[in-house]
Amino acid sequence: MSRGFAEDRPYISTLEAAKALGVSVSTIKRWVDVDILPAHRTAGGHRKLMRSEVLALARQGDLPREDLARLAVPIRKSDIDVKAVADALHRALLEGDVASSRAVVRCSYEAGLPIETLADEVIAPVMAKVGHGWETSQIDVWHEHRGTQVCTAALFELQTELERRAESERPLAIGAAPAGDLYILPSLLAQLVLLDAGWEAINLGGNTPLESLSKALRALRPRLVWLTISHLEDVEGFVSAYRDFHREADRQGAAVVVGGRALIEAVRARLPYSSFGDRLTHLGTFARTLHPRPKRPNRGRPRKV
Amino acid sequence: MSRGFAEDRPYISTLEAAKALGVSVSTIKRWVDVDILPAHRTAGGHRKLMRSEVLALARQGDLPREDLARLAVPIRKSDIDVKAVADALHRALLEGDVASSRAVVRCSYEAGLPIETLADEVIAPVMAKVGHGWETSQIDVWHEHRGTQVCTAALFELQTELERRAESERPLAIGAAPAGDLYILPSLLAQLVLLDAGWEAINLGGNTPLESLSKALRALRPRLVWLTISHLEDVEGFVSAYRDFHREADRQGAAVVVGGRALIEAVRARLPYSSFGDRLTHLGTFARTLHPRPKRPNRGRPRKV
DNA sequence: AACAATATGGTTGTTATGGACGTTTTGGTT
DNA sequence: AACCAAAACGTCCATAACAACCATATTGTT
Repeated sequence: MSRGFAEDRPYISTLEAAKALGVSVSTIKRWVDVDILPAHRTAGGHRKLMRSEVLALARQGDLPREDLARLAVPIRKSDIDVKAVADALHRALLEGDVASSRAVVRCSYEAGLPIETLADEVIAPVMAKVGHGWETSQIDVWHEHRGTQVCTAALFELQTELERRAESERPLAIGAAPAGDLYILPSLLAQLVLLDAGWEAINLGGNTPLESLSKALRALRPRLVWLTISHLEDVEGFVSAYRDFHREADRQGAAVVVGGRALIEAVRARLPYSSFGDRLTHLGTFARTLHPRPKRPNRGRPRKV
Repeated sequence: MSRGFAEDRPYISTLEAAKALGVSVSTIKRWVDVDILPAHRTAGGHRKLMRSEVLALARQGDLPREDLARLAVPIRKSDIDVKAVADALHRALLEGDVASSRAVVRCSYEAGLPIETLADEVIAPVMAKVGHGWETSQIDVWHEHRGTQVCTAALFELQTELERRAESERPLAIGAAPAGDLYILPSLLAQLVLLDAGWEAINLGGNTPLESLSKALRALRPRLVWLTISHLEDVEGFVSAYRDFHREADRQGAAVVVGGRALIEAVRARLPYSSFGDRLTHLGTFARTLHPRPKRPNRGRPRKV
């Protein structure tokens, strides 16, 4: 049974958007007219706003954000307690509760939690805890595997939602985890962050040789490449392959962003890159710098040019 | 673009158009009546809109497009051409066309293609072709990685759909791919088949040690365990670990189904199991034997979803 | 602190939209 | 060929979205 999920009605009216963002209908209409909010028109002239676009605006701007819960399934209150979300997800993942895990991820996103925060403050620590519990054998490997599966499913659901908003003119980013690195969540999260920042993001997944990534670079000519490194088997091999890869990226004019918990200082010092971030928040801000979204609502008199 | 798959049905109904354009059926009817949308009429007066016309208008004008993917591929059970589906998917995967790939998978399922068939006749051969193209270097590894990602996303979308229909009293099945096997699609497909057959199915994913699977067995007490084996590094180690695992499953009264392309005759001869299948159709029929679903009286026109 | 510039939010009359209704067509099954 | 339920039809109408306008709130500059 689907309870009023976004899938049922991707489009909302100006009134709904107004209520969700805590501004008047007139304002919403004006924002649409000056391209702050993208919208389609019906043949009769009614504006149709995409729900996810409104949420995206709310997430990045400092808007009143009156009642985002109206747009989505409310958690409890409109204030999101990151710690509580993490706890809820941890519990759901350990119990293998697919429905709850999905709901936690989806609801916190829809309630306005930025994907970067979701990744850095919720998913990363929770998965670390699950992994740690396995190492200290309080729980078993299969718990961790089940948790990863459930988490992956939840994130792919988000991916679907984010890709629905595809605009026409998006810059391209591609990324992966290098050969020998089998963790799939970090690169998937990076993809989600970039999609949310208005990019077209192609994730090649784990265990991708850097030589292959270079070829993809030549074929697709992206403006940004990300590399999430959670596990390094052969540091020397990686560093040498990376140098070739970075030269290629440089030649193509693509920015390179690297990150991941296996990228310790000793290794990082030997690599050239455009930006490093041990947290996806960095990737998000970097991506938004490179490709700022069109406009943001102003208040009062605009600055002089 | 999915040619040879959508072109057989050039006409759509008002409801389909309404869903695709994100407006109500009443509105579509009115638009046709005032010549905003061109349409033909059946003898009985039903409007038939040409798919391409609606698409063209939606793109050229500013009409909302709720889900153009829906327009891409509505088909009927009777005329699903498995070959055409496979071709469409192959093309979409090679091009990295996320939307089309998703649409092909979702629509063939919705049109009534059994998941087993989708797995055996569409996804397996297509992914084999993509993999083969890589080995013969007509395409590169990154093509194959991108294809796998896109395919995974499409399948997780199906998973969501299947779990939404979950009944309450379902027997439990768990499964995985063994240690060293990093292919994730086969086990995911097996999970989907079991979900479709009315089971609660937990997929532990690739690279799961059999010892861990045994522990999961003891903790969850499923009625069925599946094991998809696409790659075997250490045959001897696997066989010996498997024997322990099978003994445990036997003790718990769980049926064991094994399959996968790495399970060649020489290896299989040394393993005890409840059922073997190199195709997921076998898993499906076996699961339905173990847990027959109440047969629905099929009267009148079936729902088209 | 006063001013200018502009964003906001409420009005107006007008009209597109979408749900409800009972009826008819349709297409698959027996 | 008869049957049947899903789906489309036409009609009606309350709701809500539109454009245009104006008073007020908010903000940067003088």
